[in-house]
Amino acid sequence: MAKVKIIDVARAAGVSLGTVSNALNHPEKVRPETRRLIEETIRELGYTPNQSARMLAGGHNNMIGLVLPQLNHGFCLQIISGAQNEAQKHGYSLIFAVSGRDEDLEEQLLRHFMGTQLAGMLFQPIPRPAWTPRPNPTVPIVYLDAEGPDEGAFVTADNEAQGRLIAEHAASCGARRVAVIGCAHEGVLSRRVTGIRESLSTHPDIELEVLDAGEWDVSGDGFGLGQQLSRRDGAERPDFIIALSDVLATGAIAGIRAAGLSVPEDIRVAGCDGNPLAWSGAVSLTTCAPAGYEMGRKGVQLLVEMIEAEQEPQASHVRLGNRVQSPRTEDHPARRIETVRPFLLERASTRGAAATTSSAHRSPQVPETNLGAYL
Amino acid sequence: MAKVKIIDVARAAGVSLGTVSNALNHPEKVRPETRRLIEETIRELGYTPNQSARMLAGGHNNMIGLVLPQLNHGFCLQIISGAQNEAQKHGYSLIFAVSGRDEDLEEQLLRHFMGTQLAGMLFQPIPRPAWTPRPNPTVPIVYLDAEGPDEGAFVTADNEAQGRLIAEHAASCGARRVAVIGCAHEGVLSRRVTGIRESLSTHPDIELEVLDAGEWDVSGDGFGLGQQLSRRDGAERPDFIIALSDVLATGAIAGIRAAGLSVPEDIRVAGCDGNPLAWSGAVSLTTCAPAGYEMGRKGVQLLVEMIEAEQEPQASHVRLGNRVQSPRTEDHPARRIETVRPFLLERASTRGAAATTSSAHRSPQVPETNLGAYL
DNA sequence: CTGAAAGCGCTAACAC
DNA sequence: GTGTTAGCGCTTTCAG
Repeated sequence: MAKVKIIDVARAAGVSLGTVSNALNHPEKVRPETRRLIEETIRELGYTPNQSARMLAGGHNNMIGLVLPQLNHGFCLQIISGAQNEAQKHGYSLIFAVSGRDEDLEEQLLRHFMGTQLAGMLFQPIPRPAWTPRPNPTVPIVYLDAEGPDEGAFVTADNEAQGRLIAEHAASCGARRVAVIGCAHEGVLSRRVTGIRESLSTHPDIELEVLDAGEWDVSGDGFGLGQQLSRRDGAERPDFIIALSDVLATGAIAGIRAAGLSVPEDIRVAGCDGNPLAWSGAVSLTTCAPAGYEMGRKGVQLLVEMIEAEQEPQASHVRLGNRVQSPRTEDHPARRIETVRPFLLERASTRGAAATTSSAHRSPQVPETNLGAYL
Repeated sequence: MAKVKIIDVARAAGVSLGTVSNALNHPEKVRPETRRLIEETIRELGYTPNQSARMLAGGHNNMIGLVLPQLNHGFCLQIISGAQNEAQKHGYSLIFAVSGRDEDLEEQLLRHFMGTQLAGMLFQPIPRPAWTPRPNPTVPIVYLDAEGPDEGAFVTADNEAQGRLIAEHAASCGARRVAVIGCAHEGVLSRRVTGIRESLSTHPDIELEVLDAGEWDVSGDGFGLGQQLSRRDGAERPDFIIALSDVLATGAIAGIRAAGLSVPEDIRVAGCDGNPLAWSGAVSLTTCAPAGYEMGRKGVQLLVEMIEAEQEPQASHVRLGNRVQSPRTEDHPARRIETVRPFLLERASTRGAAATTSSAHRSPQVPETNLGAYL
């Protein structure tokens, strides 16, 4: 019951406290024989080092913390898996927490992780209008799927590329009139629109119409817009709808069907953000997913760089004695951004005779039949 | 850059260190006015309490740790969500880690969590032949989906009930020849088989055949078995396949279709473990989910009881002075087990004319069209 | 209510 | 190589 501590191990093994500590943290400094004895004793006594004390005393830690807004949305699971694998490759382990879109919880988790002195943190903030990175992090932080004006390290989805990819898919499906629905003026979404415009500008034969309406997370808005577009006269009616979010797309499909048309026969529909939770509609949805796995992976890479950059200068402080100078400004560029490229998930909502030509676009490593394989 | 600590806050606010500490941990002991001043100062300075120091000094912690073997399988996600919600209800937050079926990592994570002094832990061990709970945990632990002979607290799935439920469903679908695929001799899976046998023994008119083959997590194995069974002669061919895992079931469906038969028309197929990640196949899968959500929820309930039981006696030690006695043996029954009942998810892979009668079995709280709702 | 002082268990110097 | 010692930042006594 009484917790066994390092001194107990030392006494039981007949060595001194410092030796046990060394055996744990600098095994090379201890005679193999002694080390084995100590290890044996540790096992017998069931000793578990107190991490708090360890960190407090200046020890190091191979833990990377990851805070996500949710687990059941977007590419969270892929992020985790990418981060986990990359972390392991560098000798770190991952622990994580979900803020559940609760800003207080998010704050609390962040403070806990930072206070708990892990090596670094990956943090995907809850989407909010005016988000900014933390001013003075006590550990290196990499922000995922977010972007700040100030200094910091960010890994973001390439939203323009998402738009381009979907637009090109529309073109290759033989679309003549493309309608874009969703708040086209809003931050991230507007980049998707830019990508769409850019891509379709090389197809002068395709008419593009941008309806700047519909909240990205309200499928009812998509329903209304889908219905509305379906009721237009033949020549005015789009044959391809790009929704700026998958939720909107799912709504639009329902709206089109409610109006008596069918998808993809009358109108093709595509989403734009690879949100698995919007995929359960009647028609499986073509969309364009940011590579969550890549995001996690790159996040950890960035983070590890930062962690190691932070350790270097400290070491030199000690060694150089009084000739201390801080090269921090060079190690720590004010702002680092990594972009992650998306890939196309072609499914029934845009499939048709004309679509077969584009099947080469489909990403081979993402079998649509098994979401599990791509987590 | 230099980390701001409690003494900095105290000086900036013009109070003493102890007062800041009190404002943080026992707000009621500090004059509201002073408290506000301190809070303000904390915000300005961006002070983050050092959790390590805090814990070391005997502080408490509202964190519950959860270690899972994987994230992309079984009911992990539901466990998390159940645990998260229940934890929040009791004022705890959840942090978790995935061992990735790597026993060393699992051990490391456990040690970290225990060493980090969180309030308690939920732990779903990597399935292994002869698993036993940790001998001397330094924090309360509840084991999930595992069971030990010795003392400890466990929440387990009722695997026999899962088997029974699926078998009964098969019977109510009018099955005549039922084939079971999967490693029927393996631990947990064998219980499912027991349940199936038990249930079908009351239906002497139904033939049961158990093919003890196919890894539970290899959909290719299911494919092969599905194909193989499809090629049998009419009388030998089963009309209902129960796969001991959903992944296997999904593979089997693909195999059956590859062999030119259709599901559910020619052969009905059901899974057995409610694995959402196996549900994206061409035909939606009937399965029997252990209530992962319940498991997470009950786990946290148990854990919270244990945490609080552990705090009580300590408090009385202090108050009773020398009349110390340890009622631990009564608070801490050697072994506690909670069982979680499964429910049937009836979907297209077993649906047919005859199946409508059983639709009452379908769990109303789990809409099949929106996986998100039940994560 | 406030301030001073005693550790919590450990690591990383430092002498031996 | 080994043993000794000074804190790490905080909470919690205990006197004012």
